[in-house]
Amino acid sequence: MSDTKTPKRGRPRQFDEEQALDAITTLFWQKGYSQTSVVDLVQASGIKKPSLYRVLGSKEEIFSRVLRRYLAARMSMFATLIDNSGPGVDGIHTFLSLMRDDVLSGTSQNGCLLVESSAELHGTTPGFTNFGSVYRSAVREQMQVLAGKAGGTNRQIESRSQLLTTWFLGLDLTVRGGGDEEEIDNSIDAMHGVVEAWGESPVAATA
Amino acid sequence: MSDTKTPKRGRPRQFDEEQALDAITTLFWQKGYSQTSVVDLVQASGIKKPSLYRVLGSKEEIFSRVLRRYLAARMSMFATLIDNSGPGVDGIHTFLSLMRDDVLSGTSQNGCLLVESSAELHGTTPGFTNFGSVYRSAVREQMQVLAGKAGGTNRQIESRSQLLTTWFLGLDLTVRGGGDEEEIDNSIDAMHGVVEAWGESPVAATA
DNA sequence: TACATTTAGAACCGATCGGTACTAAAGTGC
DNA sequence: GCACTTTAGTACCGATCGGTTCTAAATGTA
Repeated sequence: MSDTKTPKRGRPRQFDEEQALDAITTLFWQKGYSQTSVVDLVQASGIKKPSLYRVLGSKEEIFSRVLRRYLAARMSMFATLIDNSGPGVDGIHTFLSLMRDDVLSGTSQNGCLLVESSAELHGTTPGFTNFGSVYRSAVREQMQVLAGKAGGTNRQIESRSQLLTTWFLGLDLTVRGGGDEEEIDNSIDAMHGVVEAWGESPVAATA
Repeated sequence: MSDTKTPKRGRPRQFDEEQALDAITTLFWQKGYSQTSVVDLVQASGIKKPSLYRVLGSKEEIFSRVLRRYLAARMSMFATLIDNSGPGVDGIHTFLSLMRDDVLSGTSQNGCLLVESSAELHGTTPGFTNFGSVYRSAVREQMQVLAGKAGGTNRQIESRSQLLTTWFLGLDLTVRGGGDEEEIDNSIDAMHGVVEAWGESPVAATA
């Protein structure tokens, strides 16, 4: 957990740690935690079992690390999408379009790893229990920024970001569950419809 | 798969099949498919392993049966809720309230079994791959009835029911992922806010 | 060259996995 | 009573599970 850096003496490591974690992430992403065996990890990463345990820890520790890494990467991607989508209600529509491309692209084909893990493992393995709520909080934070683009009162922004959050989780579940392009487009179009109304009557309500 | 009924001769069965399936359902619901072992099923159902296999089939067959049973029960519950919620936009609000009670009640504490299974198993075990889309279709069908209460054009109803569907899946994922009462209330309140707008301007649009 | 250090890799561990044979028990029909 | 049928339950199967031990190889330092 601490000696993951290159040492000064001894036989040099023959694998790249981050690269191995990428391969392992992909595997967990496809098969889930329970259905992925340590032997699978060995084959995917190219690291033999004892080295895997020494450098990356147990299966549970590896998965925990993978989830944290994944969360950071996903949120960064999310933030970039929001940044690139421009201001105003139009910006929200643009975001939805950008997100559609991402969801339909190869990398997100398996849906969200955290959604899968949250659904699969909540309440079973101590230590994995909180990842779901951590992920939802992170998404909600981003959605607050997004919803803020449409203006409105704080209460409106709060309510809209919550709607976006729950909706987004449902979309991710749809993707994970094998939803086809039409189904995904319908979901996103439905949200486009809701967002349109956010542009109307930008009057500041007091109550 | 065919001889599940009481025979005329032989030693009488000492367990109730439906009752056993109920216990098994609860178990899969809590722990998911992969994390539930056949030994767990034996303990929960009280049926010894050979009888379990003879009467209910393999773990995979049992789970498949459990999912079908669960789907039917859940959709029936859903329909009842919609029936009991009355007409109009008010009916949709009422439905959301009824659903809130159900989601926060003990029986739904683990979220939706089909959501969990869909997230956990899609793409891994052949035979479980389609349950996700079957569930989403079933939910959408119900949501069309629900959205219909607000009137509007066919396109509006279609879009609104799709929104309700995706949102509902997200809510279910939130519940499964350990969302607390506040988080769930926020999600439902956000949808209340959207539904309010469905009551305004009941003008039939032509395009 | 000798040595300390770190890694690679084959072999191995007990436990548990899903699934079965086999035998005893408990009924019905004759 | 006896034959037949169906179930219950013990014991067992090979395979795989996550995790470790132990030795050889490869480096820097002295």
